[in-house]
Amino acid sequence: MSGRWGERGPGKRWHREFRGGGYRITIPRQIILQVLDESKKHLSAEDIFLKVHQIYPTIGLTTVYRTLELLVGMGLVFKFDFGDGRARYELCRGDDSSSHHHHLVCTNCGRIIDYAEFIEEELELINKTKQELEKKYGFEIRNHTLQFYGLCKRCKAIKE
Amino acid sequence: MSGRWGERGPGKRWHREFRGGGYRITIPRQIILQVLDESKKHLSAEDIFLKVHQIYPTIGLTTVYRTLELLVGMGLVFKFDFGDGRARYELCRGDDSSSHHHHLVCTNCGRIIDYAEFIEEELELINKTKQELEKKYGFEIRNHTLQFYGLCKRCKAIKE
DNA sequence: TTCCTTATTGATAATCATTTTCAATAATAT
DNA sequence: ATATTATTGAAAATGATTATCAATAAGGAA
Ligand SMILES: [Mn+2]
Ligand SMILES: [Mn+2]
Ligand SMILES: [Zn+2]
Ligand SMILES: [Zn+2]
Repeated sequence: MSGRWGERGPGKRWHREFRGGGYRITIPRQIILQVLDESKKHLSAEDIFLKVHQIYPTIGLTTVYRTLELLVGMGLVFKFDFGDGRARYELCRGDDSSSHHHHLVCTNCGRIIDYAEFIEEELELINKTKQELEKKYGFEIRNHTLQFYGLCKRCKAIKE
Repeated sequence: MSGRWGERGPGKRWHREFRGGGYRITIPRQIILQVLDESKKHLSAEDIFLKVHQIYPTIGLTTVYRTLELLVGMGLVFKFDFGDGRARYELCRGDDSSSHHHHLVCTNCGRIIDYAEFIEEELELINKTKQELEKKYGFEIRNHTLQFYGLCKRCKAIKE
């Protein structure tokens, strides 16, 4: 094991991206990526800061925000808004449909469920739509979000 | 014409909803709905406040926020986040597919384009997904958002 | 209408996630 | 090792949204 993630893993991928973009590979950036990689949840900047802080206490919250913005800009991290006033971040794990998923958001308690039902069909439609929109509006589409809002099982039960 | 919107129009619909929910029909609420109805854009709370202010200058920004929250909760208004740090609001114009649309967001300049390509097919897929998710997770789904992010024609050109 | 109850309002202050500033530090090329 | 400059972290600033609370007005009853 040479890097923080071993020979394979997410390391290699972004390593090149950083170098190509003229960005330096720093300890804060490595640790933030590590934390994102080890977590499957949808972390807020502060969630990430707290985990990062346990590994390397001198890293500041500002750096977490800056790094996340950088990673989002590079397309390595997704940024979501689930309506609770803080952004959520999730490592982008490649373009394979195995990691592609969307979200179900409970507007009452904030619970988030990842789902991947009908993803194949969805990707088909998304791609068709994407091509049409790129042709029609000259837009260069980079990514998309699809979210369902409603009441989770528990909250639905509470309200009868 | 008896009401602010005539006999038909959006008036009737929410009028019942308000009464049913025990909410009072006040001048600020009427004017905020009027402004939303007259605008086709995606207005921020402050945009709405400024328009409301021209019609009835004593209405405060706080009331605009509160009313919007109420309308969103009632399902009469959609609330969006396009990533520029402020929420955007749009009047919900019925369930007919003629008004159903989604958004293309330029991550560089913030331009928003409404689109409705392949909406029929999308609704089919959405409904199928919705049913499956409701069955599988016990979620009661109320609505959904689908957004594409990328570079608009102009921004793409600027970056060669 | 007039009176009562209480939902609603608006000015103000408070909150709090995210940005900005800027001097100190550390990553890379030579 | 040295020079260059991207990056960092502490602190202060920003800015959208929310909480407070006394004053007001909508809707029902009389
Ligand atoms: Mn997820
Ligand atoms: Mn729209
Ligand atoms: Zn819930
Ligand atoms: Zn643009």
